Amino acid sequence: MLRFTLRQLEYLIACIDTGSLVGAAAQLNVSQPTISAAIAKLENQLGAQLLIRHHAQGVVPCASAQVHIKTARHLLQLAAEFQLECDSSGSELTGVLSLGCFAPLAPTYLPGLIARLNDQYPDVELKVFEGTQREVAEGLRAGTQQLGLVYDLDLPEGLYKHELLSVQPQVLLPSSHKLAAKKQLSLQELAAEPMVLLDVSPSRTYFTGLFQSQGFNPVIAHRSSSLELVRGLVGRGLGYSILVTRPAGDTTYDGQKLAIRPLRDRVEPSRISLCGLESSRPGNISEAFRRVCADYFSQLAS
Amino acid sequence: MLRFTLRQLEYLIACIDTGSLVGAAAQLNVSQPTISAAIAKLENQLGAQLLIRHHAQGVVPCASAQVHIKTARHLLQLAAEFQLECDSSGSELTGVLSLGCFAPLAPTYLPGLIARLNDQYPDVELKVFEGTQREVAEGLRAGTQQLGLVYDLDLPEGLYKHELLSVQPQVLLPSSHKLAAKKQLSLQELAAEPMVLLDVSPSRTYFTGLFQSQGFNPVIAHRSSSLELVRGLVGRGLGYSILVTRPAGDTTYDGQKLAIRPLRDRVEPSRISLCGLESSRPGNISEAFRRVCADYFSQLAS
DNA sequence: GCATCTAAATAGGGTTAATCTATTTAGATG
DNA sequence: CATCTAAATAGATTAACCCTATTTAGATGC
Repeated sequence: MLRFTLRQLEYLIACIDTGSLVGAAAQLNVSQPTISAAIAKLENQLGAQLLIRHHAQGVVPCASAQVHIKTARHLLQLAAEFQLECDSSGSELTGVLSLGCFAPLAPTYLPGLIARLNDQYPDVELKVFEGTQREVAEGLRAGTQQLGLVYDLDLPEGLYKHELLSVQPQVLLPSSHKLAAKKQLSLQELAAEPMVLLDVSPSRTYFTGLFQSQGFNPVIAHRSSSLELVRGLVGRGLGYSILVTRPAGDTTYDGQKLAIRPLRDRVEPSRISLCGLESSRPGNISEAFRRVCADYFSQLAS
Repeated sequence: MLRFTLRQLEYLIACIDTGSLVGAAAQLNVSQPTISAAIAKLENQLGAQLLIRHHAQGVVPCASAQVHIKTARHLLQLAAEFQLECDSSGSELTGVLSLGCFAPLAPTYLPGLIARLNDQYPDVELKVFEGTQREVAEGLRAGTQQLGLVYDLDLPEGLYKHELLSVQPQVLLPSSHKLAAKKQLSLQELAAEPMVLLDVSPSRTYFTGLFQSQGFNPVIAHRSSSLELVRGLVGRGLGYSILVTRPAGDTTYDGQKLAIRPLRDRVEPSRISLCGLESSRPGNISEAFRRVCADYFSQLAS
């Protein structure tokens, strides 16, 4: 149990610096008896004399207290720094932002976002954690991350969301596929074909849900949790796929050409959102990052 | 103006360490609403959210507060150290003792005192300041020193004194002096002889006062503020002197033999005292040093 | 799905502590 | 010796702190 307060130390140091209780009182905008009582109490609580009172000529620190006074100064300085740190994190845009990101979104969007952030807010350090939607949501709840960049799908309660981009799913075909000749493709045309499913939550249920909402059931020929593997399998003619993430370039890692076609059906788009805890008021850094995201994605959409 | 208290930080850290307000309350022996209110107030005062509340599963620190929490821990640790420092300086005998010493007393008495102190209280560091009686007294008032080793002569008001040793003045003669043959000497015999005066305050007035109290006036042939120079001048036959400090050995720095004789007259002895400020309650270290002094000087007297 | 459990928030009241103004004490100074 | 300066004290007011009792709300088990 601590037997002193920072306020008391402030008073003490002011007394020593000004050389009198009156001076300290003036400096700190309190009355002289306030100082007198506070110092007396501090001396009692610590069980040591701190000041020598010279009636008409102020006070001086007593020899045995010199070492305590030194530590008290350190303590007050650290306290001031703590205060400053809290203040500046409220006003200036300096500090660390921890961002959780649904892993498949990261390679496509984060490089551009980070570049923008560094440009506009060079003093903000971004710490990125990549994981599943579930992991991101848990990170938010655990306080590990302040914001999450996710699809607005299967998110738990208690999160606020800022929609950033609405993406229509697209069909991937090997360029040699018979349907590749068409400009648009319908779910009906695809339903009987072998499909390569991106098998990660929540994408899995989203893609299969597209068919089910139209009364079809896709034929899953292959599953993979890796976007690049899915593209590779499609490139090698093992089936078509439906994806929302579209990397620049239509070539797979092993050099095959892909044909990418829009869906004819009007389906529910995937929504990329920035989310955070409802119970956690976003700070200035979070707000800054939200603006950067909004700018960046609105530019992507146009 | 600091907008937080150490108590609040204690509560905060306890919440984080125990993971719940209830746990913190139990740990710190206060009620749960006390913690709740204190944290809420702290968050308001600092303008930042610190904890994420999960209704039935306690709290976690929020990401943006991680850095603040780190500093808060430092602050609390330093505060605990400060407290410990104050506590131990009250009980254990560890620390620094600043001693003012009337310079002529130093070479005779301090070596033995310091050796004893080191022996009995090895963790007490002694800082010695040598100066005039006046300087020592001012050092006490200024808080530079805690104790003073002085003659109880011409001391200002406001000091308490512990008498350590009562010393009779002694007559110094060149060994070849005509009076050196006598076992004792009276002031009357000396009054007409040339005198070498140790000319430092308060010794000066003490020595001349010895004669004046008997109705004589000494013939001052030489003056010096240095004890060794006085002894040297006497050794070379330039006069007698009266001193209270008697170094071991009756040879001057330049090799002359001195004769040292007691005074026949009953005069006021010089009293060596340990003094301190009346307004300043002596600490444990001061008390320890006083005991060491009492032991040492009582041994000298016997 | 409903009851139970856990933990945080809120309400209301009582006690302590901090601060104020006014006055007194006491050493320093001319 | 009167005056000045600064600390200490007295007494009253206010704010802060902490308590018990209760409510809210999410999590968990049957």
